[in-house]
Amino acid sequence: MARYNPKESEPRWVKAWDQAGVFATKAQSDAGDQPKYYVLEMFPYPSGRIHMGHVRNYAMGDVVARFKRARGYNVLHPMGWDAFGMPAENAAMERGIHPKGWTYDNIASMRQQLKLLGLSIDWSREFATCDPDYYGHQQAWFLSLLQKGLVYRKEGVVNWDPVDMTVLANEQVIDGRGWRSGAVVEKRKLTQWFLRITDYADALIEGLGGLDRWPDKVRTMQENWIGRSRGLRLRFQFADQAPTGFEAGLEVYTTRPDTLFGASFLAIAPDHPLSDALAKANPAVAAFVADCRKGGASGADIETAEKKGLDTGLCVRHPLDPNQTLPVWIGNFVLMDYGTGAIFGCPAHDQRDLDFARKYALRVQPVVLPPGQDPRTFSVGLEAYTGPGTVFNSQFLDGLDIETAKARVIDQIEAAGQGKGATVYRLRDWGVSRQRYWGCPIPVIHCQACGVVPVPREQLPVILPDDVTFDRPGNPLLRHPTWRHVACPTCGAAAERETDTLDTFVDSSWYFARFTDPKAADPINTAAADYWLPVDQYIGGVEHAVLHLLYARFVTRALKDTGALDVAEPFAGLFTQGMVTHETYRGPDGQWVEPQSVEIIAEGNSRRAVMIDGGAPVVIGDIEKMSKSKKNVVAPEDIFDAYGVDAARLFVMSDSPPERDVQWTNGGVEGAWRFVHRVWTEFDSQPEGAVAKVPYSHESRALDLLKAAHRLIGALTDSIEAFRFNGGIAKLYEFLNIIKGLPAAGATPEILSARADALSILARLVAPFTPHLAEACWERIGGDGMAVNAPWPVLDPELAADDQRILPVQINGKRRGEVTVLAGLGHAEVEQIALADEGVARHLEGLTVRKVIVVTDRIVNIVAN
RNA sequence: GGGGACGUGGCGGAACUGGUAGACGCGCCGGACUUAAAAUCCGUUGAUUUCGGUCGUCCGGGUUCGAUUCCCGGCGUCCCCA
Repeated sequence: MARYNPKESEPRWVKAWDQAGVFATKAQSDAGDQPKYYVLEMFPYPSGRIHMGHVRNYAMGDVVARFKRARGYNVLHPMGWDAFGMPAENAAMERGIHPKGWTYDNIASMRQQLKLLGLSIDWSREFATCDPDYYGHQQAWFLSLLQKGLVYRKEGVVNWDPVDMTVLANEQVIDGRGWRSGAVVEKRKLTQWFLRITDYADALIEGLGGLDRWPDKVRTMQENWIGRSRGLRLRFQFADQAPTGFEAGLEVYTTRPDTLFGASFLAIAPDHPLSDALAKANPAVAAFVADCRKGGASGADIETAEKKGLDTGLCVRHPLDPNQTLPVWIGNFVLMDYGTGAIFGCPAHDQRDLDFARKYALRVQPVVLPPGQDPRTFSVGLEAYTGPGTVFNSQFLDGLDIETAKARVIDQIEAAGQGKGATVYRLRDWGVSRQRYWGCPIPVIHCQACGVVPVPREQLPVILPDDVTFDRPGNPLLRHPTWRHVACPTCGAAAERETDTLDTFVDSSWYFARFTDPKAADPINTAAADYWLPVDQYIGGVEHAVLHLLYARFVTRALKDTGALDVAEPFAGLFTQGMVTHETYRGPDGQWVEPQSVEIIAEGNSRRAVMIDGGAPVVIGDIEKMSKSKKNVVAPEDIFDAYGVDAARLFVMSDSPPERDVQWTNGGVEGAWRFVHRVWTEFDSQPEGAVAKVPYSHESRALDLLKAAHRLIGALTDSIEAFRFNGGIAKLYEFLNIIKGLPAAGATPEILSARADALSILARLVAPFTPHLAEACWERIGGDGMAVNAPWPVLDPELAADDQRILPVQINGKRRGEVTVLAGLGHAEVEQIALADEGVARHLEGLTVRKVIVVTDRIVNIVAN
C-alpha cells in the first residue's frame, strides 16, 4: 500500500490532460446538442506571482467548469492577461526595464504557476491586452464608436494625479487620492477623450432588473453609482443689473422643488462661467476660485472638505415670490458637472446647505414639518431635516406632502416658462484619456486643416513604439522623436498622432467577447459571440462592483448598437468571492513578521506566538487581507510544495462560504491534506481488479452505504449549483467517514461490491475540487478513461430517498425524546407512536395533553399542562 | 448622515421556505503505535449539574405549539454611498 504522493501524481495528470487535449473548447458546430456554458474568472493583472487570492478565485471557477463539463455541457473556460497599466511603467522608471519585457516575463512565470493549479482551461485561447492584435481590434471598435458619436473630446475639469502624471476617472479617486499612487488629486482643465456612458444611464439601470443571478448588493451599488434623480431646472432672474452675458438669469437644478420657499441663497460652482466672468474683474474672486481648485473633484471629496464660500454681491429674485431676493454665492461644494453647476440653498432641509448657512449666517427657514411637530415651535438647529412631512411656510404649497408639492412646483414653474422638470444622473461620461505610454494608443490623428481624423482601418493597429525612455516623468509618447509625426490620412499634410492612451478599464470591458473567438479577423466574431455570450458564470472580487462591471455592461451595449454583438448584458451570472486573510504578527521591535518565522504555542484554549529563531515573543495581531506590507502572506508555491495543489484548492474553498473572506491557517490546510490522503487510502485498500457485483439487498450496511452515496450525489450537486462549496466539501468529509466505517479489510463480498460502487461515485464527486486525486483514484479502481471525462454520477431517487425518519418529540417546546417512523406517515399514526414512547410518557405524567402538533417527517410537539 | 450585510463553542463555520442548535474542519484533552519525538490511527470535547435536569445562537421586548431564523427597540463589527 503506497502513500499518495501529490508531487508525483499532480504533474503527471496535468500532462495527461494536456496530451489528451481534454480542455479544448468545441465550436458550436461540433457541440451537437450539448448546451453551452461559459465560465469566466476575472483575468489577472500580470504582477509576476500568483497569490492565494488567485488560487481561490480560479479554483472556484474550475469547480464550476469541471462540474458543468461532467454534466454534459460544452464549456468555455479561457484565461488571459489584463496587461497594460502603470506598474509596468513604474518598473521601467525604477529599474530601467522595458514595460513590454517586464510584462511578458511576468506573464510567462504566472502562466507557469497557474498551470500548476490544474485548471481546466483552454489555453489555446490565451491573449494579453497588450498584444498588438488585441489592442488593434480595440482601436477598431473604438473608431466605430467614434463614428456613432459615442466618443467625443471636450475640455473639462479633471482629476490629475501629480505623481502618476495622469488623469483619473472619478471612480479612481478614493478619499481625494489617486487609487494607485495614493497622491492627493488636483483639479485641472484638460482636453480629454470621453465615452458617452451617460447615454446608456437609463438602459444600465433598467438592465439591472434582469440580472437575477447577480448579488443584490452589486446591483444596488451600480444603481446608486448611476444615481438617477428627478428634479427641476429653473431660472432665477437677477434683481438688479445682470452681469454681461447672464441677462437670461441663472439656471439651477434641484431635486427638492418642494423646498423652494425655504431657499435663502444661490450658490454656483467655482468653475461656473459666472465665476470665471467675475474672477476676471475681481482679484478676490480669482483668488477664491484658485483656492477651490485644490483637492479632488469627486462628490465625496467635496462633501468632506470644509464648506467655503464667497458672496458675489449679486442678488436674484425668488421665482414664486417676487418680493423676495436671494444673495448669490460661490460655493466650493457645488459641482459644475452635476445639474447646471448652480443650486439654490435650502438650509433647513439639506445638510450641506445648512453647514454653509450656519457658517455665513444665512437665513434658515423650515418649510417641511416633521409628523407630530408643532409648526409654531419647530426649528432646525445644526441638523437639517430631510425626512417626510408636511409642507408649511410655503404659500400655495402649505399642507401638501412632499411628493405632491414637488409636482405642484414643477407645474407652476413650467406654466410660467421659468423652467422644466428634468432627470439628472450622478454618473458622468467616462473619461478614458491617460497620458501614459503603456496602454492602447487612441487611434486618431490631429491635422491642422482636417481636425481630428480617425486612423484608417487598414493602418490599424497603431502600435506602441518600443524605443521609449522613462528617465523623466510624463508621457514618453509625447517626447518620442518620430512616432507621433505622420501624414494626415485625409489631406496628406504633416499631422500628429494622438499621444493619449486608453484607460486600462477599456481593455477589460470586452475581453470576454474576444475569448469567444480570439483569432477572429474582426474585433468580435459575431456568430461565436452570439453562441457563447452572455457569460453564464462570472467570478471575481467585489471591488469591481462599479468600475469594471459597469464599464463592461456599457461597452457591451455600445457594441451591440454598432452591430458587433447581439447581447446587451455580458454577464448573466455574477459571483463575488471573498478574500484570503491571515493573522498578522509583530516581532519584539514592533515590525511585521511573516508567518513562516513565527511559532504558535497552544496553552489549553489560548495561544501565544514566539519567533522560531530565538524564541522572542511575538504579538498576534488582527486577521487581515494578505498583503506584502503586513507580511501576512503565504506563497502558493510553498503550499503546493508542502501539501500539494489539491489540498490548497480544497482548503481555500472548504473553510468559509465562498462570498466571505477565508482565513488561511496551517491547521486548515493540513486538514485538507489529511482528507486527500484518507480518500486515497480508501481507494488503495480496495482489492485490485474488478470486484464481483453482488446485489446488496441482504446486508443493510451495504445498502446504507449506497444510500449515503446517492444522498451525497444530490447534496453535492445542489451545493455546487448554489455556490455553497464549503457545505459540499463538508458532505464529502462526512461521506468519507461513513465509508471508513466499512473498511475493505475483512469485508463481505456484498460490502466490497457496495464499496466499489460508492468509490466510483466518490472519485467523480471529488473531481471538481481535487482533480488530480480524482484521476489517481479513478485509475486505481479501473475507471473508464480519465475521471475528467467521466460523467457526473446519476442520482437514483429510490436509493436517495430515506424510508425511515427519526422525529424529535417535544413537550411544550422542549425536546423529550425521539421516535423512528416510516417517512410520510400520517399525523394520527405518528401521534400515537409518539404518545406511546416510554420516555415521552414519563414526561407526561401528571399532565393533560391539550394538543399534539405533527409536522410530517419533521417533528412532533405535544402541548400539555 | 443615508442604505445594506453580519453578530452562533476556544477558532473557521453548519442548520433548506419557523421544526433535534453546534454538521464538517481546526484546536484542546485522553488513548494506541514508538526507546523517544514527528507522522498516523482511535476516542472525548457548548456551559453547568445534586446526573433528575437546568441554561445556552450579541442585549431587551414581542408574535408562535415551537424563534439562530419573523417583528420592534438597543449595542457592536464590516461594506457601499454621501
